[in-house]
Amino acid sequence: MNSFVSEQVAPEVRTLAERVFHELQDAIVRGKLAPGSKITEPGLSKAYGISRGPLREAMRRLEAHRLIERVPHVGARVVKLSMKELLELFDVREALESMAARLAAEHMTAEEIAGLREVLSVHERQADLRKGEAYYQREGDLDFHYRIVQGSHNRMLMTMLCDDLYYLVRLYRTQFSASGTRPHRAFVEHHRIVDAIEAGDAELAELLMRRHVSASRANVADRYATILQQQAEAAT
Amino acid sequence: MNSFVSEQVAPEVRTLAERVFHELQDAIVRGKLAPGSKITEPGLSKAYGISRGPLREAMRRLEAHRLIERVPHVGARVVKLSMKELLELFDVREALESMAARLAAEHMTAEEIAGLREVLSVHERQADLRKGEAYYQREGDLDFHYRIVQGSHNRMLMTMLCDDLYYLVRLYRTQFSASGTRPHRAFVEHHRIVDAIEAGDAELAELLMRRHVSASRANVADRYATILQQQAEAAT
DNA sequence: CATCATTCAATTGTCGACAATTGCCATGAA
DNA sequence: TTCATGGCAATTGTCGACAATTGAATGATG
Repeated sequence: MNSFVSEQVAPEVRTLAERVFHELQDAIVRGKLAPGSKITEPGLSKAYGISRGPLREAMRRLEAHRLIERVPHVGARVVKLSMKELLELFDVREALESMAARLAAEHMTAEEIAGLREVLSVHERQADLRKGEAYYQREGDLDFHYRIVQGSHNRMLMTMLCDDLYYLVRLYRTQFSASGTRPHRAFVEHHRIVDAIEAGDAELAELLMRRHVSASRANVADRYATILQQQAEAAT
Repeated sequence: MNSFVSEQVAPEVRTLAERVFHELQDAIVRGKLAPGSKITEPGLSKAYGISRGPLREAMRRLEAHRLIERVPHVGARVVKLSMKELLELFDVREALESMAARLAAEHMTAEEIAGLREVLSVHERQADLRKGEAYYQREGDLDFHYRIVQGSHNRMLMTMLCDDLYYLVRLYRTQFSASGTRPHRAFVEHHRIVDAIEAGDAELAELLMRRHVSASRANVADRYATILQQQAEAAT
């Protein structure tokens, strides 16, 4: 009933190009299409039972969303995020989401705040059940961020974050099989952010969101560094 | 030789769809295609002498860049920025460009900083000649911002700002025939930002850029309020 | 054996035609 | 006059076929 995933499925599916765009988007984000694998137009048009016309338009949209990379006269590949690009993504998120939190503190309605609190309590119950392990590592976290962005009441921010960047975030989580492991910390941070928004403290909300994303970024960078080190040790 | 406009023209013009995309992008940004005017596929395909296939792909890209708005089975229109959307755009720019300034202070090379200073001195001479009137109201300003974004060395930021948002900024300037009139202030602000970048003071560069964009936003909002008031007076 | 030119199959780019949907306009009824 | 209804022209969506380009396999040559 909530979960922005189900909400997102709904939009315009009136045309073949739209439909196959959403299907491909989902397939890529879920890892059904391997990162870096080549995409051929005849192949996909057969697989989805449509002609190449609509398919090419869908691919153009995927390209605009940075989910595939195309080279003229050569072909298209599913995007493969490098760690460098992933950290770039975090920098962009830090900038945009902190702004979103600030605007949310200024513009969010009482109902929206109540919904946000509801999301948190659902997560809290899940966290209790699973001993704080499952939280933060999937849609639930994005759901929280998603609602704050919606609360900014800034359409441009909303499309940038929810329609573009969040799909990249999900793609990263499948590609790096990211079992993000800083559950409790993130949970507390989420609560503080909501408190600041509810208090209408724009500056604080912005600062906290900024720290939150930044800490998430540092966490990823650290885990990556650890992995690199382990690989180096294993090689010797 | 500099001016990011001329640099931008160069890219891939290997395919018809690419070419007509850039031509349409330019036509829209320069106001050759009236804001809000309807775009018909048969019309454009005849005007540019190509078939509807490549044209539709170009339009898909324009849609992704928010330069046109499409409705399935109905048609496409050149985007018409409302004041609300313009202010949204400024909020997004404030978030992204302040981040860019911060990263630029950390990553910009000596050559890049020298180039940035060169841009400023060129502007300074122009400002001297024209008594500080012509500065800030066109490409020169964007050129400055453009270089800082490049200096962030963050590809995602670069594409978001330079490939997407800056075209919207230019579109706004033609649509509102914006003869931005805060030349000297902006000029001083630019200098301070460069100083902070050169000093490697990331936090200061970020703060100054943030204020700079915010002031620009306030300036636009004020002028708009004035216009509204004048219209109200004229109506009575 | 390595290197380079040539050929060729496969994929992408482009086109024109057909089908489906929309918005408009005329017609008619309340 | 106003509103509903039906048909019509125009535009968009979709398709299959043809042309152009690419990358690789093949074979020739030093």
